[in-house]
Amino acid sequence: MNYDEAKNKFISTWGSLGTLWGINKAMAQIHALLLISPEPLSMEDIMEQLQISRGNTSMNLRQLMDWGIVFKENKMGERKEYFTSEKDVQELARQIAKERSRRELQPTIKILKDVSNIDEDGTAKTKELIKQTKALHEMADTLDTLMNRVIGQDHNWITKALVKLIK
Amino acid sequence: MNYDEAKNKFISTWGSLGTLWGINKAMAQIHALLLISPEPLSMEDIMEQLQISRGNTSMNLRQLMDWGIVFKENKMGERKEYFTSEKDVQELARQIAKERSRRELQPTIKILKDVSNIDEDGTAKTKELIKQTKALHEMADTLDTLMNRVIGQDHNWITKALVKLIK
DNA sequence: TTAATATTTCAATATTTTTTGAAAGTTTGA
DNA sequence: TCAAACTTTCAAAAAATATTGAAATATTAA
Repeated sequence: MNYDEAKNKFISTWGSLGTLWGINKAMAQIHALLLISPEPLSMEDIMEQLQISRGNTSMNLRQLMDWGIVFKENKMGERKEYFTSEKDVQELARQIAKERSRRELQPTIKILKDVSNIDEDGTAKTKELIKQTKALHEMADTLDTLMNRVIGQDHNWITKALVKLIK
Repeated sequence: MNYDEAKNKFISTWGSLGTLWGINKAMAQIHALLLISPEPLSMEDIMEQLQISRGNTSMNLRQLMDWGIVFKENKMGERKEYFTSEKDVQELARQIAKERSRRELQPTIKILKDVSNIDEDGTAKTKELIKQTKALHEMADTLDTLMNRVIGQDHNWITKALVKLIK
């Protein structure tokens, strides 16, 4: 496998994997491209390399910046904007975990809490609803804590210890 | 909030959350319904409660069974098939982690490994591609181990210790 | 202030994904 | 073996999502 093959394989794999962490194909591909690019890229560069439209590129770059994993960069004496991705994969994971917690997990936790707090009326169906949503609430809460703390900050130390412990 | 409101809220939340763990709305809603139902439900029951077609119900039940989180049950003297979900949320999480590892993480790890093994040709772009895909490979590998071991089996003990340690 | 360059927005379009429903298939009791 | 009860399949339709591209907006150098 040569460079170009490897590059394309990586970009398309990352692209289809995107849906997995909740982002669309173009967005994931732009991210992949920036992640392996030693130099910041302009919008033109990205459009050309991925064969996508200007509008698409613009919107998805914005979203990637909202996720906090892609940044604008300005080159001196140039009007054009350039973009880079977060290159440290630990930091990348941290940022993604943080955003997913905020966007998905926390709202869910809130709803589970509300639902599990309805009045117990003695019927089997109510008991079951309360029991299961309570269990899910507890689990989601644990997961949220883990995501925000373990992956959270002083990552490497804990992860390494954990992996050694378990592997 | 009364029972019906809570139930609907739970089902629709779980439904939209489905996309998050990689399954579609109907599938997630069927799962939610079964999870809080004290009794096994028939296909008719499900169709009626969720207002979805027979075909849709059939296909999605099959997929849930493929995921190993919904089971067929036969009532004596009845021809109809009934369905239940895995009720233990720990076991549910374990099963989902296992399947996601198998379906998504492991294939990705394989590709990252291949891509990161291309020949170093001394150019900056090749260096960067190798460096980043290696880092991702390592991280994906760690994540896979964690998913399969921590959530894996003797769950509660480790999780509790971990949470205590971190919280 | 203008004109050139660059970016964003968004309605229209294209693509992908999900859902339907009826026909085909399966199972079982008589 | 038949036919009733039930389930699965899959082509067509609907719905949801992503993408385009051109007009509108913004930015800057002269």
